[in-house]
Amino acid sequence: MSTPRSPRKSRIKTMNEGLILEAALDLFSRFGFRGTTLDGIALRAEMSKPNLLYYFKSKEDIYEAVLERTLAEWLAPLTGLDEDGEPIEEIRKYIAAKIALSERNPKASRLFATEILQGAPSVAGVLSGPLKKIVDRKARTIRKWIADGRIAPVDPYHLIFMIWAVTQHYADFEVQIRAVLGERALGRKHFDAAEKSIMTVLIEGLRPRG
Amino acid sequence: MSTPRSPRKSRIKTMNEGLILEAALDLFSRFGFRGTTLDGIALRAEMSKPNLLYYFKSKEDIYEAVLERTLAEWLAPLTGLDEDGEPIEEIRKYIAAKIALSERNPKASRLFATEILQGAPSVAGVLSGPLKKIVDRKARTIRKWIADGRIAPVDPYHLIFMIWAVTQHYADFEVQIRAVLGERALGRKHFDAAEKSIMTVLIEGLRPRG
DNA sequence: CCATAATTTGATCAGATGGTCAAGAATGAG
DNA sequence: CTCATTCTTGACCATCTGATCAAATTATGG
Repeated sequence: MSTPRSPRKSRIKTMNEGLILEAALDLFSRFGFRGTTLDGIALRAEMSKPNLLYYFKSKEDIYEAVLERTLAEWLAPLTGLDEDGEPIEEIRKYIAAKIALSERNPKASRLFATEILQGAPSVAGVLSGPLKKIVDRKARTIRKWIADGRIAPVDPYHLIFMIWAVTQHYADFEVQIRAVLGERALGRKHFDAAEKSIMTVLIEGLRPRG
Repeated sequence: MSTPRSPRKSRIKTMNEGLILEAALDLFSRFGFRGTTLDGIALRAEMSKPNLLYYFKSKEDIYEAVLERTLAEWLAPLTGLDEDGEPIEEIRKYIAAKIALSERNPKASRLFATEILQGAPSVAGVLSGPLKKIVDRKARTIRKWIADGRIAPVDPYHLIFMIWAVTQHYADFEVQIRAVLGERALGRKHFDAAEKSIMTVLIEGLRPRG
C-alpha cells in the first residue's frame, strides 16, 4: 500500500492545499455550497480542476475542510469568558475579541453565515453539540453574576445572541454598512467607532441597577 | 398588438405568480441566487418549468420580483421613527416592529441576508440610494435627541446597525439559536424573551446618563 | 357553442458542472 | 544519474441547468 511512512506533508502539498482552501473560502463565503463551482475555485487557485480533486476528493470535502479550518478559531473567544473575572470587564473583553475577529477574518464570518442560512447541513452537529455545551456553561456563569447582583438581570442566552449579532453584523453585512456610510471600504476607524458604540450601549445596559 | 385593454390580471395569473414567488422566496432565501435552480422552484410551486418561464421571462426576473416584493415591507419600520415622539419610546417601538417582522417573515430577512452576503448585486442601488437617504435622515433625528440630552451619546449610525443586527439575528440565524436552545422551533415565547432581553439592555444603555 | 386568447407542458438544446482517467512532467532519495 | 513517487492536466463523460418552441389543453366573452 501507499501509506506514507513519513506523515510529513511535502512543501508542494502544503502550499497547494493552502491555496485551494483560501480560494474556496473566498467563494463559499459569498455563494454558499451550491452556488460555488469547482471551476470557480480552480480559477481562483490558479490550478486545473483535476488538480483540485487530486488534493481533495470532492467539492464537499473542500467545503468541510474550509469549515473545519475556521470553526475552532471562530468559537474560541467564548471559552475565554472567565467566571472569576470582573463581569463587566469579561464581557467587554469578549465583545472586543469578537469584533477583532470580524475585522481580521470577515470571510470566515460570512462562511458561517451562509452555512447557517442554508440550514447548517454540515455543522448542525457542532451547533447542538460542542457549541451548545459551551454556551450552556457560560450561561450558568452569567446567571451567577446576575444572582450576585454584579450585572443587570438579563436572559444569559439572549445576551450571548445579542453579542454575536452585533459583532458579526459588521462582517456579514459589510456591503450594506459601506453603502449606508458612503464608504469604499470599512477601515479601522469604522471598527473603532462600532466597538465604542457597542460598548457604550451594551455595557451601560448591563450595569447593575442601583 | 396584445396589449390587454383591461389591465386586470386573470385569477389564474394572480394565483400562479403568487405560488411562484412563494416557492422562489423559500429557495432563494436559503441558497441565494446561484444556488437556486428553476427546477427546484418549479417542483415547489408544483408546475412545469416552461410554465414558470411563461409568467417570468428568466430566473433573474423571478429573483428581482421576490426581492422587490419584500423590500418595501422590510424597510418600512424605520420610516416610523418619529422625531417629535419620546425618544426612548420611539426606539422601543422600532425594535418591537423589527422583531415582529423577523418573527412573521423570517424568510424575507434571510433573502436579504443572502443577497447582502453575495455582495448585493441586485439591491446595491437601493442600499446606497433610498436606504442611505432614510438612514441619514433618522441619524439626524437621533443626533438631535442626543444634543437635547434625551438619550445617551452614541453614534447614530452604529446604533441603527446594532438594532438591525440584534433584531434580524433571530430570523437569519434561527437554526443556530434553535440548536443552542435545544428547541425544535422558535415560538412566541422565544421571541418574547428575545424582545425583553434586547429592550432591557439596549433601552437601559440608551438612557441619558445622570 | 364558437372563436379567440390564455395557459400548460413534452421535447429539445447549448452550455455549465462535478467528477474520472490516462498520460505526461516535475521532484527527490539513493 | 535513475527511477519510483508525487504532481499536473487535456480530454472526456453523465448529469444538471437555464431557456426555447411548437403543439396541446383550458378558460372566457359573445
